[in-house]
Amino acid sequence: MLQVAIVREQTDKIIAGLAKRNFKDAKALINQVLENDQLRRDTQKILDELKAKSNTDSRKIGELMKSGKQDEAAALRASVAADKDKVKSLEAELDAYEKKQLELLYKIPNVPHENVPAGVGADDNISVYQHGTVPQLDADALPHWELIKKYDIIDFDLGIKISGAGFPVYKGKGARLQRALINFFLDEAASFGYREIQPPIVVNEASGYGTGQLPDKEGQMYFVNEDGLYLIPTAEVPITNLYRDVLVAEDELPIKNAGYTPCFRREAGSWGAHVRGLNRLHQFDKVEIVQIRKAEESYQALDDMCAHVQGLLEKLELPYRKLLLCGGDMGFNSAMTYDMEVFSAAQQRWLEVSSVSNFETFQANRLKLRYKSKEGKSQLLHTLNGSALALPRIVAAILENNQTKDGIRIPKVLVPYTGFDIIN
RNA sequence: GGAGAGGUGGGUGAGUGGCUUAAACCAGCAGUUUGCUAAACUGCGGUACUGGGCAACCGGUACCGGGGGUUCGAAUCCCCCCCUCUCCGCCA
Repeated sequence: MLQVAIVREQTDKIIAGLAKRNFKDAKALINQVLENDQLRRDTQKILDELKAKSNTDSRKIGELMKSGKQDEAAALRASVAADKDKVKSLEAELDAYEKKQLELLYKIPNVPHENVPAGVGADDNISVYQHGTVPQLDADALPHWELIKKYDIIDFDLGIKISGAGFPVYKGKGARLQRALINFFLDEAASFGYREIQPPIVVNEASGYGTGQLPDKEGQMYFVNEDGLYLIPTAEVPITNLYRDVLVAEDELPIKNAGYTPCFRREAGSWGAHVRGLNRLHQFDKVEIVQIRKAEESYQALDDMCAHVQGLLEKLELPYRKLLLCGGDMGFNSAMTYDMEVFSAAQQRWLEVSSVSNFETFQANRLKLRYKSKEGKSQLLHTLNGSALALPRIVAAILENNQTKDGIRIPKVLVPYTGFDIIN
């Protein structure tokens, strides 16, 4: 959520920035915010003055009664009682303006960083780096949804039986490979200085608002109606919300947390050839890295997080490319996002396996996540997160890219974790 | 799920309608003293919104778990909710 004071002070810059997202309502919405803000402040001024008067009058009543001037006290009491009606209606007015302000601000996405290119969709993203060579597979190479059947390691039909489409059952070496990847990713995160967190995988409404899944994206999350809890779509939600309403001391920074969780997504979108197999699921596993940083360090942190993720992909011997997302393809909350895509050789497609974002103060403003500087001023922090990594498409690429006549070769770095070097 | 007790500032904790502008202590910051450290002494206090001012700064309002209510006036009284603790029940 943008800060209203910044909307007020940097109106043109914000409108220009939002234009890069192809966000068409920007100017109208911003103008509504400004108009409402002016009304809100005018109302508050009048209300505060009236309350100040009531407060002094009330104190005076106490003094008059103490000194026995009952008549004067009674007269003043009547006058304050009259003011009270005005206070009530002004309070209702102010409340309405405040609600309206939130409602408007919730509709406005984050302002892209100046280096983010304008654009409307995936075609406008910029490939900033590419690594590795695309393997040349035999003509009879199989896509991963065939390989998993051939080697009996992941079972979609069993998942359908016990849960539904999009809930795969991992079996034998397939399950072991999942556990190996999770442990590998967590160990790597630890070596990059992240503290490991095991958070709850259901969260309350306040947490959903804190990281921006609510109010607009509730359709994306599974909801436990009985208890008012949401299944997390990503560990970002609980791990970032650890710091909701927190004023951190400067010497606690930077904060680096990482955690493995299953992730749940309802994904109302279409199902077809491009989402076959492991490409899109309702439940999947992911290790998430989250950093909380001072403003002046957050873009260095973003680069560090990308380097971490790229290192993982290189160790897994997967060809990948790094995209700087254009304004129109970035998430609502993000000021700058890099996507990492691995090449899945049998599908002949790039698959997004990680998204690394700097949200600047957009989440922190909702979270009320600040730090107190040595000068004693409290300032909003920057939040960042990235997948490091999401498993299913990594598994898809490993299966497809590493298939041989003898079976599927496990990347060397994973062998200590799997305990086997081939799936056959 | 049932019964009882609680929720006050960074921490401990006092506070049964106006004397609270939330005591006191601890921690913190600044200063004095000091060869250094420690101690002692003095002073300062949080957050959000907001008014005036280029600014330093000077004001206002709100905030004692959350929301409502009573009252001229609420940390204090009433109602609803959330959470914590103790005991019971259930249970990996």
